Amino acid sequence: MTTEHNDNAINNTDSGEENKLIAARREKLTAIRERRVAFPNDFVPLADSASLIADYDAFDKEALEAKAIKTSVAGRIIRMRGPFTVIQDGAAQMQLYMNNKSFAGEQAEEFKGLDLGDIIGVEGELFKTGKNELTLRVANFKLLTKSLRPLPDKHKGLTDMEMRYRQRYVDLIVNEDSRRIFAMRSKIVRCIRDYFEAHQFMEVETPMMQVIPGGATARPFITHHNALDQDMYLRVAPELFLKRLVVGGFDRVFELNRNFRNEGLSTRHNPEFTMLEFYQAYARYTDLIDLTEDLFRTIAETVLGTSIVHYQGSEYDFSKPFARLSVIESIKKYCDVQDDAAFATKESIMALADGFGVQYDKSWGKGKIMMEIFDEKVEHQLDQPTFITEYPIEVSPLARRNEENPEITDRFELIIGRRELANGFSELNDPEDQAERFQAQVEQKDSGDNEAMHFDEDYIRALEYGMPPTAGEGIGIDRLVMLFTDSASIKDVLLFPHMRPLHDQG
RNA sequence: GGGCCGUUAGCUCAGUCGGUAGAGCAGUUGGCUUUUAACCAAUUGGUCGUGCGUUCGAGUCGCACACGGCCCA
Repeated sequence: MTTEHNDNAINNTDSGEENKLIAARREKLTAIRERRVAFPNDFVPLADSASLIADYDAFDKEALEAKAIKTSVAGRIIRMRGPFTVIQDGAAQMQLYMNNKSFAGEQAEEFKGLDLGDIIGVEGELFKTGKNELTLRVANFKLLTKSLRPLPDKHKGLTDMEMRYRQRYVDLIVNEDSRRIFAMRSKIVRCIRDYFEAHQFMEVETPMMQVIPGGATARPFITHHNALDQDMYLRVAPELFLKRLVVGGFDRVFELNRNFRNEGLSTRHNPEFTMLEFYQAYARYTDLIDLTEDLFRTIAETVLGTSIVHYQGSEYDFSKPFARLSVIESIKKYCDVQDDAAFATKESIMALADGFGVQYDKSWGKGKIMMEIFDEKVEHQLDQPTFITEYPIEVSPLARRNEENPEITDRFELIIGRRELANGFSELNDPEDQAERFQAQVEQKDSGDNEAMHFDEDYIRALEYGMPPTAGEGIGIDRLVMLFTDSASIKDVLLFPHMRPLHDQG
């Protein structure tokens, strides 16, 4: 069942009177059906707009005339003015010259019936107009696909955000900016794959449907396998499977794929989102900090051609080292706390939270309360790229314990533009410590925290075979794409963001 | 979850104090035909998001709901 925003008359015939614009186009289609194959698939263009522009736009009118270039192209009609028709194909547009004197018989008849949105194939000769625009003088044309629905306003495009998200295909037809963002997303993803391949990482795919969801503290989606009569979870992270692979001997692996978390929607959250995770044996979290700086610089230079990134009014220079602060240092700096004693005990941290009006549960440990202060009072102040380090062990159930200070882990997060972009750490490879941490998570789950982790016995067994010292990291690809495309909402970088369904009226 | 804003023609938007619903684009008909948001003339097109209420009368006022946007949690 499909319903549409403000359907009104744009519905199908079964719900009443069809929109007259659609009805008129449908009549044209019916007339075509009576004459010939209405949706032919035998037209193969010799060229596309982008290549024609690249090859011939540099020639002046006389030079082009002398070359007498005959070619053919195909695309969607997006503008018609006088004898000029503009078609759009792939990445570019081409102007065509044709009018009702250009054709005879059936072709002339079909030419008169052309509408904006129709997809046509044409052949003819290239020339330059009086205004020096590269144009194809059409000798033959063929309507390949009749478009039944009218396109949005040819100048303003589709501006209603809801319609742009729900009917992305229309958004992509008429809004070049939208096409640009998704083309850039594709480039970024390819750049990341190239980067990791070049650094001897192997790309792998691990289960998205899991019996025990793990690897992150988040609420999972539940689904059901009928033949096995077994509930399964959509993964919240691939982490535990990727580390099993490191146990198995794949020393450098990465996965670039979807995670699913059962939480609210916002400009920063979609229930399914794309995550990069990578693991490198015999590396420490500090190596990944260096790698991350290098990766961000590489992406910027590859897809933007510069290390300078502009995002929502801020400017970041990815050629410079990023700031590094521990959690405690960041609270001291951004919340104006001088006294180290404020972080010494649970009581002193509770007093600090009270002083800032930060809500917490008294059953929480000092580390979790401290992170609550960070999340509410510090993170939204971190605009320039900053690595935050020394996360409390309590909120880092999979990270390696720091050797000097058993209360913290060898972990970092990267914050840019007040958003968490990456999270990495030296991995916990002590199976006995890991079993205790899982147990602590189970206790949190039993006391009502539905984001807490399950106990994964098989993962413990894997660690018992021995995982080499390893560092691992996750990078949120949607947020990364937002950053590089200057997009304010995650929906702007998701081709089909999740939207609440619309209901039929009456 | 809370606050604010929005929802009117296919699209983009006006709509005054509550008094018969408007424009541009698109469409249709004709003209023009090397234009650049092409132009000229004529013309079609509406369950004003949904429901209930107030009123002689609701696009407009009130309540509820749906969907979306922004901000906050």
